[in-house]
Parts: sequence; C-alpha cells; structure tokens
Amino acid sequence: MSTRDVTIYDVAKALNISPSTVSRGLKDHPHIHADTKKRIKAMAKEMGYQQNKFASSLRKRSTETIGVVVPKLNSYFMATVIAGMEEITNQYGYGLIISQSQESGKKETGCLSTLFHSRVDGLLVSLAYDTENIDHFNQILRKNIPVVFFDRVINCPGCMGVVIDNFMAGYEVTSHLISQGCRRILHLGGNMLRNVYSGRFEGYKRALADNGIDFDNELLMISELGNQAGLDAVQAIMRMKHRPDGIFTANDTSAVAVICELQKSGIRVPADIAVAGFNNEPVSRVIKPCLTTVDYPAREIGRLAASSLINILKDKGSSSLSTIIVKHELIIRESTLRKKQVGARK
Amino acid sequence: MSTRDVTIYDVAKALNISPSTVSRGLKDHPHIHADTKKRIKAMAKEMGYQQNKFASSLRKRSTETIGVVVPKLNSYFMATVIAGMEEITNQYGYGLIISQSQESGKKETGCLSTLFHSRVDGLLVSLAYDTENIDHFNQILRKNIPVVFFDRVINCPGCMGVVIDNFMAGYEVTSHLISQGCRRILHLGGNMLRNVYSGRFEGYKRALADNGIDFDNELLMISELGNQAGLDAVQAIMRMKHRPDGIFTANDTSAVAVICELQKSGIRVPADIAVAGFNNEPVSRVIKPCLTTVDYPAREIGRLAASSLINILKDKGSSSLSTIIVKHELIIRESTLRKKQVGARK
DNA sequence: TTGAAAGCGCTAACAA
DNA sequence: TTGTTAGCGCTTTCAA
Repeated sequence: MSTRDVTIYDVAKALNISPSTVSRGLKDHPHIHADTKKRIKAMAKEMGYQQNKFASSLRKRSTETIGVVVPKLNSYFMATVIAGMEEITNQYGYGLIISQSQESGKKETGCLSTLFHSRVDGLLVSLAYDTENIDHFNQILRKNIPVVFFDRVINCPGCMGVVIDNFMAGYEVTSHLISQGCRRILHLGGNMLRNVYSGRFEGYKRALADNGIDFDNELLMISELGNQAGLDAVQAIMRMKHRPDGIFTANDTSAVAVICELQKSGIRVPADIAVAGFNNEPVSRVIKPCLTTVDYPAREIGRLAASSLINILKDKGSSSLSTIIVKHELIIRESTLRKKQVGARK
Repeated sequence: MSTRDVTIYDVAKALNISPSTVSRGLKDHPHIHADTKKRIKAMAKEMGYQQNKFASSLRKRSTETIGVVVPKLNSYFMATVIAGMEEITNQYGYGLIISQSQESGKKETGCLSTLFHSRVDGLLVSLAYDTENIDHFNQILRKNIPVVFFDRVINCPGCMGVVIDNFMAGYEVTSHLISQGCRRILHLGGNMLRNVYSGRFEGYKRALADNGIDFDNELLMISELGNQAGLDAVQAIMRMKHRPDGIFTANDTSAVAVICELQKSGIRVPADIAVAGFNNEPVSRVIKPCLTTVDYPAREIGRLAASSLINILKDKGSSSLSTIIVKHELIIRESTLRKKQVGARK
C-alpha cells in the first residue's frame, strides 16, 4: 500500500536516544527530563508519529475500548444515552464499539461474543427484550471484564446498574390517571423479565391498591410494545363489554399506536379513555392530544454508566459495586387531562 | 487479573507440532493436511483458543474493522442503514466502529481522526450538515484507506457513493403538489452544500419550470431542518401577504413541526396549505393528516455501502469506482391530497 | 506438507 | 534520568 508508519524507533533515532525514552516521554512518564519530553514530543509531531494501538494493546493486554450493547439504535433515548457515553469515554481516551441486539436475546449472545473477541476492556449493556438469564455473560465475567448495565438491568453478581425508579414512575403515572378520574386502568406492559416493565407494572398495581382499586387481570396486556401491539390492544378493548377509562402503556411507541387506533374507532382521548406512555420520545409531542409520559435523563444515564465503568477500570478492584438510580419526571400533557386543572405542562 | 489466554503455542505444544502449522491449519491454508487441520481445530476448540486480534493486526497491518461516521443516530433511517451494514460486515468478519458527528463538521474531523488512529481498514461516511470540504479526509485518503459515502455524499476522487436520486425525488414531490392544485409552493431546504438538499431543491425548481411556474426566491427557506426551523418557517409564512398553498420540506422532522404549527395558527392542512416531507420516518404516520413523504430503502443503502467497501478492500486495487443510485418511492398520504382522487396510500 | 525463525511496534522490568 | 532487553501472539518467508 503506502509508505511505512513512523515508529518510536524512528523518533528515537532522529533524536539519538533510546526507544524506551521516547515511549516514556510520549506518555509523560515522571522520570523523564522535562526538556527531553519537549524534544520528543516536538520531533514526534514533526515526523507525524502516531501510536500503533495494536502493538500497545498486545503488550499491555488492554485495549482502551469499551463495548456497548443496546436493543436498538432507533430511538431518541438511545442516541442520547450513547452521546452521553461518548462524552465521558472520549475524555478518558477510550473508544466505543456499539452493537445492536435488535431486541433478541440470541443476537445479544452474538454481540457479546464479538465484543469479547475484540477484547474490550469493559461493557455497557442494556438487555434485549427477551433475554432470559445471564448465561451468555459467563465468558465475560469469568475474565473479570467489568459490565455496567443501564436502563434494562439484571441481577448479576459484581455488576453495576444505572436505572430510574421504574416502580415509582409507574406509581406516579397510575396515580395521576386515578386523580383524573380513571377507575378502570388498563396496563399495556412488556416482558416482566425486564426490570423496566416489571417495575412499572408493580408501581401500577401499588397505586391501584393505595386508591382502593382492585387489580383486574383482564386489564393487563403483555406485548412487545411495538406499533402492532397498540393496534391489537385497541382491538381487544373494543371487544370488551366493560371498557377501561384509562391506559398506561410502558412505552411511547405503543401509546401512540393506541391513541391513533382509539381515535379511528371513534373513541375520544382523553375524554373516553385517557392514555399515558413512557420515555418522552419526541413523537409524544406530535400526537394529538399530546402524550402524558415519563421523561428519562438519557444523557445523564449514559454519562453515569460510562464513568462508573471507567472508575472500575481504573481502580481495578473497586468493590461496593451496586446500583445508581437517577431521577425521572412525570410529564403531564393533554392525553390524560380530563379535569379542568392547571397541570404541569411541558 | 485472570489466567493467561491460550495461544497457538499452547495448541502446538499439545499437539506436538509447530505454531506455524497451527496458524495455517486454523485458517485453512491449502498446504496443510486435512487430518492435521481437523486435529488442530478440535484441539483449539477443546482448549478454548481464541485468536488475539492485536497480534494478528500488528503482524498483518490490517484490522478487519470498518469505521462508520453518521450525522446522528437518532433516526429510524440511520438505525436501519446501520443494521444493513452490520448484516454484511458480520458476514465477512469485519467489525464496525460507529461514531456520530452530531451534524457538526468540526466533530466530524474528530471522528475521522479517532478512526484513523484506530487504523480502520475502511470508512463508511454520511456527511455532517455543515461540512464544507474534504480536507479532513486527506490524512485518510493519503493512506489509501477506502471511503464509501452514503446518502450525504461529496465529490471526492477515488471514493464511492451510495445515494438515491434526490433530484428526481424532489421533482416527483413537487409535481405531485402541483397536480393537487398547488401553485405557490414553498421549499424548506437544507444546506445546499449537501447533495441531498441541493438535489431536492433542483428537482423542485425543474418541476416548477416544467409546469410553467416561476421560481420565487421568497419561497425558498434554508435552515437546519429541525423542530425550530419548522416553527420559524410558519412564523414567516404567517407574515406573508401572499401565502403559499403548498410546502415541500426536505425532511420529515421539519414537515411535522410545520404541520403542527400551521394547525396552531388556524391553517388547514392540506386544504389551505398542502405539506410534503422527506424520509418516511415513522412519525409521518402519526401526524394528522398523515404526511406525504419519500421513502428511502435504508437497509439496502447500508448493505450496498458495506458490500462496496468490502469489495474494494478485498480486490485491493479495484478501480471504476463510482456512484450507486438506489430507488426511492413517493408515498402519498393525506397531507397533500386536496382532490378527491385515489392516491397510492401506504 | 511441515518447521524454524524473524519481526510487526510497543512496554516495562531491570540495569546503569 | 536514561538505556537494554525481552517479550506480547501472530504471520510468513525460507528452508527442509
């Protein structure tokens, strides 16, 4: 191909010093004379030296690379989380390898294996929809590669997690619906293996209980929370003899689909049925009526997950690993406002 | 940390053969006896051998890694393009490093430099909104690292591009608006340095001309095509003495913002003003009226870009580099249907 | 068909 | 404060 790269040997020769001194000088080793450092850096720059990361990784047995596994990339939430991660990792000189599990536990296994073989130093993971256990992490955990989960976490010895309080958020959404006069609230939830969905559901149940409303199993629907799920849910609702007067869906995508379909069926939102979603995706402000939802501090989650991981990587053996809970916010909009009151709008 | 990795030396020792034979056997070198290969592979598997990519990269001076630079990750379009790329690159054993320029030419320079230092074998790039030239590619091009642009391409000696026919798409959208009785069509466009925006604009102009409508400079607005741009555009429209009867925006985000704001201002869509967007993002089916837009074959673009790059990488010197044009499709929905006719709906 | 040996570029233990 | 030296694990040329 092209001309060979400049190496520390070339720089050393040009300066008439040894390669190791160059290596040390370049990374500000304390034992090198300030003048020498200056000369080394100047010469390196002049000659267009750039470090060969493979040689370095090979030697140091560390890659300065972090693997990221997300269910999908196509949400505003994920894009923002990743931007937050990049912000931190770039600061510390780490690179990011991003891969999508496409919500499939099987593909997630593939992603992990690829990242493992790329010898990432650590992992940032949000689990796929249908991941059942952490067997596919064994290989990684055995090697003591640290893993920080975010958003969709799982109980995993020695791993950290960054989450919101899904229970509380679910509780708040449901309480809000109740405060708007809803008594039969349907919950459109996801796979209860995922903390985010079980948490929201438990919060929903507790809010019902705290308000003296019995939980009705007919009003719980589990799905993958996509567009189709929204349509199906409305079909089912239309067939009910005793329809709900409120719906709490575990994400915005399905909430939007539900609202569209309800409206098509001649049902008014929120007058007949109030609808609340989750995530505060931009689409929640496009749909009419605007969607009540829960906001996540996505960028902050990304930053926290990344800096936690880097802490572990630096400290090597930092113990007291645990879970970080960041705060969420209930965003009240028209889709649930049935009483003429001043709600906090956004 | 943990136990050392299994190397080809370990496998060789276990089999009482030489490391070079193991290396060859593992990659199906033709000169190795079939039996030996079988034994090598079996033993490697049994011992849990996994190749050290750094040693290999260091030696071969190639990383089997492809760098991807995109403006932003938060669209359905990009997520799908990337999924298409992964599909192909995984097949050929290449890894992907994805980075976001956040629509900034300056950050794009940073991304390229990082990827360059990671010594990617090739690059897949969609340019940032305000990138002015290809100076920041010099470093990469000088090293003969192949670059394939997609969607937002640029004229660059020796580089390939994968695009849709933006001119034709712009022409079709505008012609459609005209067929719906629009005569004063406003174009909300982007930076004309970007092929996608200049193409759409030129198509718009040509359609006007072909229908005997003079291009009116007052009806061209350039912006970054975000939410705010939509609001601003409507503000400006409201102040016009002679308002447009149709709007063609260069993306769906701004089209959606425009429709919301028009409706807030008491203007009916499409009766008073018809609105068409571009990209067929999912939100185009949420907004009411549903948005007329142009569909891109995102996954296909990703696949084509990736396989083109891999072809170059394999063939080493493959010339006749050029541009691949994939087909788009005008999706007609309610936001532009002003005449009672049967349109192709989707 | 297989083996020996050199070296990719860097780091770090040890020596000076 | 700087230098010497020995690898990290792999590929590949040359020789057998």
